[in-house]
Amino acid sequence: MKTADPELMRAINRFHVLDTIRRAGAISRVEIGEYTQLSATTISAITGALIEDELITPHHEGDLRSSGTGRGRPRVKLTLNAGAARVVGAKIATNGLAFVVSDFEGQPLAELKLPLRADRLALAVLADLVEDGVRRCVHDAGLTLGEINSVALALPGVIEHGSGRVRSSPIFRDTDVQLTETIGQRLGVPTIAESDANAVALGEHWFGRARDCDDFLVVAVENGLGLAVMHGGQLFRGARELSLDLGQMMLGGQDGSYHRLLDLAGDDAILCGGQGDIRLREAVHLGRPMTHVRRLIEQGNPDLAQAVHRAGEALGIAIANLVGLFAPPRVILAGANLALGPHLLDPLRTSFDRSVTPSLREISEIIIDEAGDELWARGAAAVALGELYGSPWGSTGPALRTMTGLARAGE
Amino acid sequence: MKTADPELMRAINRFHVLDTIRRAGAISRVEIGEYTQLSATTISAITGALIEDELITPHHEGDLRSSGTGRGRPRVKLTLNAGAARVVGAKIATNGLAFVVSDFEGQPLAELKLPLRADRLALAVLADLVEDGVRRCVHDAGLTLGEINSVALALPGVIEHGSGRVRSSPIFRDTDVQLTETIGQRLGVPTIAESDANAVALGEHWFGRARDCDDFLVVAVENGLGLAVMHGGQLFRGARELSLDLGQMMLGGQDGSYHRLLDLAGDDAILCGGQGDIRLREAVHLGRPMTHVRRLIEQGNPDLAQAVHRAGEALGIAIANLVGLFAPPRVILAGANLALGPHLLDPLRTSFDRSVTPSLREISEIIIDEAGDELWARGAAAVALGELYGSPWGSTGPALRTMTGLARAGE
DNA sequence: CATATTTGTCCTGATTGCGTATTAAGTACG
DNA sequence: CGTACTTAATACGCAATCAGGACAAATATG
Repeated sequence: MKTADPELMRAINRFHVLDTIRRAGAISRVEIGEYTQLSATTISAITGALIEDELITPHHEGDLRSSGTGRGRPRVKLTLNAGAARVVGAKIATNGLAFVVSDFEGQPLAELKLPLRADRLALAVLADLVEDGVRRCVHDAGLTLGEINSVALALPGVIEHGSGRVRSSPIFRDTDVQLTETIGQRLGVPTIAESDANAVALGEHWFGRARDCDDFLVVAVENGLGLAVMHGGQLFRGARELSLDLGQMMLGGQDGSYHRLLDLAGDDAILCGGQGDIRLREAVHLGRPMTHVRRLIEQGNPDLAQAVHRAGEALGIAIANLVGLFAPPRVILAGANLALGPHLLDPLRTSFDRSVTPSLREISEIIIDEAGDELWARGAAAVALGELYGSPWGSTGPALRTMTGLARAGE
Repeated sequence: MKTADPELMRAINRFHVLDTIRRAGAISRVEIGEYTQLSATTISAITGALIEDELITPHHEGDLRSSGTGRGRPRVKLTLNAGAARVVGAKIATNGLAFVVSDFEGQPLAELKLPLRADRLALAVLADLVEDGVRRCVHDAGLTLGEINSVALALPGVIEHGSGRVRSSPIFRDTDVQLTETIGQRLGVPTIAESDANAVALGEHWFGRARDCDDFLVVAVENGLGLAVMHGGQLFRGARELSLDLGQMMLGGQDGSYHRLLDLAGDDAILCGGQGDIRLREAVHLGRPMTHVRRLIEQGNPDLAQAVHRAGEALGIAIANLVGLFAPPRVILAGANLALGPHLLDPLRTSFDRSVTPSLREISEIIIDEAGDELWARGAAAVALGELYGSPWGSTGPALRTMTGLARAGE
């Protein structure tokens, strides 16, 4: 149980103010007050401290002469100081790695994609790859590792956010991998881990299709089936800070036939229908199997068509189940497997409509987001920034100290 | 977004202290400090205020001469002042109503059961029944309605806790029923609504099988299939303060056969196997159908046996799905349908074991709790008390004011 | 140029929490 | 039986928070 003290109170309000500025881009103190319901004097104190720490910057320039009403003292807009910190977000997937170096606002400074097959690796191998990618991407941004405040890794599977342990993941051959410790040591930069679904959820919330929405679900459909629950603007994490996993959901009827969702809608389930095709195996190796599957389907491959159809149906049911559980206003589908297009989505929608409780069908809108790996990596970067912002709920306590330390260093 | 001010801080700490005292029964200030990590002086201030408000009572009697070490000034135990408030908890189910009048500690002062068939009623009819039951139970406790601080109603279905609206429920013929408004008006007492699953979850947490556990799931198996998620000691409520519902979960395989869990494991699904039996219909009418179903099965009724077997299997899968999603350390099964005994539970366990992810099988323990309606009603009372305790997270803001008002009145 | 108007800051007051010193209330021992 | 010791609870001082009101700043308008 969390106990409240003045420090926590300040952390909460400071976070709210910072988050409001981030969302708005450029905003005056009074407007912050309108959003946060904090008193003008409190805003002034907090923004003063933030300016002092060089996390935000005032713009009293005559940028906006025509400030609407025009009467009175013009409002001084505040913006995040983009240079206050730099983080790296990395998306680790079986079909490749994606990196983003991003500034304090979350804007990308450099991006890097390494398409390669990262399947069931040993920890050391992946650590090498990730280390190399991070270093290269940081270099591309014209920075050095010493200027990076934090690194966040997003990968599929069951991730323990607090400790940085990877319980299980299609990425690793082993279970219970101490990921952040290993990579953090190599880089010499604080490193955190997060499930890819949670990362993309934060990405959608900061930059994507959920900027206006604090309650939504994200279903990540690619190597493994991830789930993220955003609830009141915060990621819902399981009992032990565990990320949620959808792949283990069982769909199966009375006749003794049970099937895990992963076995119906996972990559393997889809691909096994086209094992004979050599070029498909090539495409798998190149990390873009689903676009090729789509082509094969459109060329009339019945096995693949059926497998994808089944996958779509199963996903539709699973999503309907989630909607029945959480009644979220929005459900966002993301992931490489959306490249299957209508072959996956049409049966998905059909079975969703058939499965969902009628009263919830209108409440929850389903959004397909074919955003690429960049958004995921940016989401990972947002995870890192969120900790840096001093999120009072983020279980990792030291983040705040990290930031103040950072601010001190800036003085 | 919630903004932090000193008032909230105090509310949080006050709640923690109060809750710690409730859990411990009798506890000294230092021990409270050990549990809550609050400083001794803060504890003293808060307990001072609580004593002032007559919510707790110090016991400097020589009750415990033999206080172990014995050295030094003896600790003064603090206990809840049982008479500080009285609430009514009501469980509304299709097979009957159950009421509890409880004191500030949650101990029952009077109980009342009204076994009757409350199926698809009109609001006015149910309101009459509930009003009557509350009045009678309050009378049995030697109290008058004016001495009741709050009433909490627990019923199956999808309940909007904040507004007290019942979105849908097997109790009501209509949807979107304004329950608390109606009953609150009749009684002239603040009234809140909660899903039965949430109520029994709180009951388990306060009095039952989860007193030592802040993260667990409750699956309520009786008229409708309810779900409660306790997370970090708080009930997880859906996007719009909606309660979770399990009955809509779809289980269905590839062959185009889809079945809602409710259609496999709900009351109707089980009972339709024995429609021919007159005495069963009688038992249904009497509100105890499942004990009779069990008897019929043990007398060799194959239809019912198969229906119950199917229900158990389906529930096992559903619970495995939940475990896969939330990875809770504990899952508690509760509800009248547990009276089916091994006929339901054996297939349930079998299919759970088969369906759950192997790595989670040892992490989550499943507990069968055959506690009766009393626990549910007491859980509802606990819901009311929780609001009265000034739960800072309880979305219903006025509760705290209610309590201070109450305390003032006591002066 | 003076006035009106709005913004942002400074000052005071109330409340909170924590840390240290002090009082209170017992036991242990000579 | 009285003194020393030990622990519990409280009183006081300090720092930090937020809220409300007065005041300074900066611009538009007459």
